[in-house]
Amino acid sequence: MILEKKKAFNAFAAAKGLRSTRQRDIILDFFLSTRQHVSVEELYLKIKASHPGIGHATVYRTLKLFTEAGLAREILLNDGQTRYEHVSAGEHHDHLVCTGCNAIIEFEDETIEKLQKEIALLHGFMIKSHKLELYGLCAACRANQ
Amino acid sequence: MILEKKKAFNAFAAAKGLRSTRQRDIILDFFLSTRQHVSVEELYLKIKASHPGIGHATVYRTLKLFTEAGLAREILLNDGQTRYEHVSAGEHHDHLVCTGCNAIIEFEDETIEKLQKEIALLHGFMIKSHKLELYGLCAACRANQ
DNA sequence: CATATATTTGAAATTGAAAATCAAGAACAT
DNA sequence: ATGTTCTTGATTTTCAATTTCAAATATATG
Repeated sequence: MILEKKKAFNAFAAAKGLRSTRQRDIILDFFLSTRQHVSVEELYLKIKASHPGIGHATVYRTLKLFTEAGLAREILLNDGQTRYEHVSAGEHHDHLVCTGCNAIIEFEDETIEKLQKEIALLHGFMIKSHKLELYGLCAACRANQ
Repeated sequence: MILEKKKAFNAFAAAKGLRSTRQRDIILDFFLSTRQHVSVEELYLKIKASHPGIGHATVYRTLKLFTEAGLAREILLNDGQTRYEHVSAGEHHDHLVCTGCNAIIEFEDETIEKLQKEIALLHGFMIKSHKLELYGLCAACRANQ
């Protein structure tokens, strides 16, 4: 699966006439082996530990490339940090965000998606993307308070 | 209705031991007479035209106060600008955002709200707030492209 | 293989929104 | 009126993200 994604990115890069660089390979490896929802800073620090040479800007740039390539998706929560999550074959999911421990839980709901489409239709909108986030306390954090 | 909101803010200010200032009155007037979804900068510029003395920081601070007072709600869309919308008696609504002309259309959907609660329950979450935004092109912008 | 050219990188500077700082000014209780 | 405390606004700071640009690197070509 990781190999497939690497191939996908290489295909994208080739199609766009991008060069194959050591940095992009490294960043892709780290991104693919990381859990969902890494922030740029998080990923940058993780990479830096073993590859001190890699710069901030390159990580930012490269994550944008992954997004363009369809490997990653930008997640903007309410804390001003951009996160990136893995994209698997067009599926979309939404997020429960715990304001206590910052955990992010994914969910999908077909019915909600359908209702969204109806709402858009009603207003003559053509939806390109959407964002649904439920903020609150997860079970563990509720227990602790 | 505007009068009610002014009273509500005065009550809030009194309860919090805040002082009544010319600036807060002016900002409240402008906020109340403005359309939904003003960004801080927008409101600041509008006020500045007739009240050049009022500072950036005061507008930021005061809008946060309105939010605390329950008169306003912060809206964070994907463009990095904080907007404030009017709150009317606890009702909540979500947004269709046109990426063509930046129009923001409000909608409400009981069924979606209900489904959200079910999802939260399923995950043991206690929801404090939520955010649903549908990004796309409005009817007019679709026609123009 | 060498070389030319075009892309990519990374350090540093810049941007832009928001928050913090702090002296001067204003509100309020007395 | 006066002293205390809060508020303001110019400025600085912060922080994430982007831009800049010279140096480094990848690739095509001879």
